[in-house]
Amino acid sequence: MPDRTEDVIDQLHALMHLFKDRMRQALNVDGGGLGPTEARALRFFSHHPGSTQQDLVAHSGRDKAQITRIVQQLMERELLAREPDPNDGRRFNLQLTKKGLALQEAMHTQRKKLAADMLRDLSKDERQQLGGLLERMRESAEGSSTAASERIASR
Amino acid sequence: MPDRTEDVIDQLHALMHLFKDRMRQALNVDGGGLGPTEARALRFFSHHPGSTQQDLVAHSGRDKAQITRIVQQLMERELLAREPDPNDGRRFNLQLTKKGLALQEAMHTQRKKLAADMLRDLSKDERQQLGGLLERMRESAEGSSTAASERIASR
DNA sequence: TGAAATGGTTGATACAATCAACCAATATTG
DNA sequence: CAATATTGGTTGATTGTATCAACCATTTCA
Repeated sequence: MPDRTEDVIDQLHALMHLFKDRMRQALNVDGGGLGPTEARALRFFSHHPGSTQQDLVAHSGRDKAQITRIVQQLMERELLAREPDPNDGRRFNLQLTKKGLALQEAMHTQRKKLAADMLRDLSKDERQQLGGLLERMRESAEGSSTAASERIASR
Repeated sequence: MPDRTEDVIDQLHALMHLFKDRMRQALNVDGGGLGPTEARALRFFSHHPGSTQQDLVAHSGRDKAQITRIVQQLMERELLAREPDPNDGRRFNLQLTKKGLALQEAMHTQRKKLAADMLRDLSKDERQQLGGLLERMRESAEGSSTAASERIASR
């Protein structure tokens, strides 16, 4: 009897690469040349409007400096805007601009389309099943986090 | 009723990040400081002994030059060795050295351990199920490859 | 008030990845 | 067979992403 344990990981790998490739491809057309990191940052601030750079640092695990630069780029493109926090002179609260919102919306749609396409051969029940299994897998996997890898996966 | 379609993708993302993080972490201890790219290259030549660099280029989709450099590094560390192809003066056939095999074996074990750990809360049946679902997902996803993304996911 | 912590910026630097140009060997074709 | 194209591989230049360290301004805490 086959083990499957490793197969599962391989499948995950393969699937993610497929998805990433297509997403990147879609971004180049649809996302005005946003890199994947920028896209994720935009996504983050769209899900957590008014957050600070520091929040993204904590959430993504990337370096402060890098986040600063990404945010700068997004602001230069006028996809993101910031205003000083009235209560704390160090913080800046970030949120998407109109333009940013529109782009984010477009990317979200693309993302959904891609996801739907990859799942098109599974029945509704099977999707539910798959989602459930993956979720349980993730939960138990996260549970056993080693001290050094305490950062949150980037959604 | 919830859609789940996007959830599934998110779960995939999260899982891959978890796995990658831990694998990287494990590599730093166990893999003598191999980067993920080098580790994958080693893995490839262990699965396809006697292949050429070009084979890896085709399989991984990365740039020729980069592959050359990775292979060079692996050879400097004496994990990989090459000999000229007797039938074609351009080719070099590559295979792991003893040292390379040992390392690869150690990494393989780690990998299996990680995978097993992530799946520990699923029953045997559920693993089978999950594997099957993922495989079908991958197959149908690969089917609809767009012209520009014709490269093979890196296993 | 002085010391430490926090949010953010900047400069130097490392590294992976890609592109373009190139060499040597082989295949193709007229 | 000679000229040409293709293939496997290498090298140099360049870009993009990430990290580290030092730093400034503001806030918090002792």
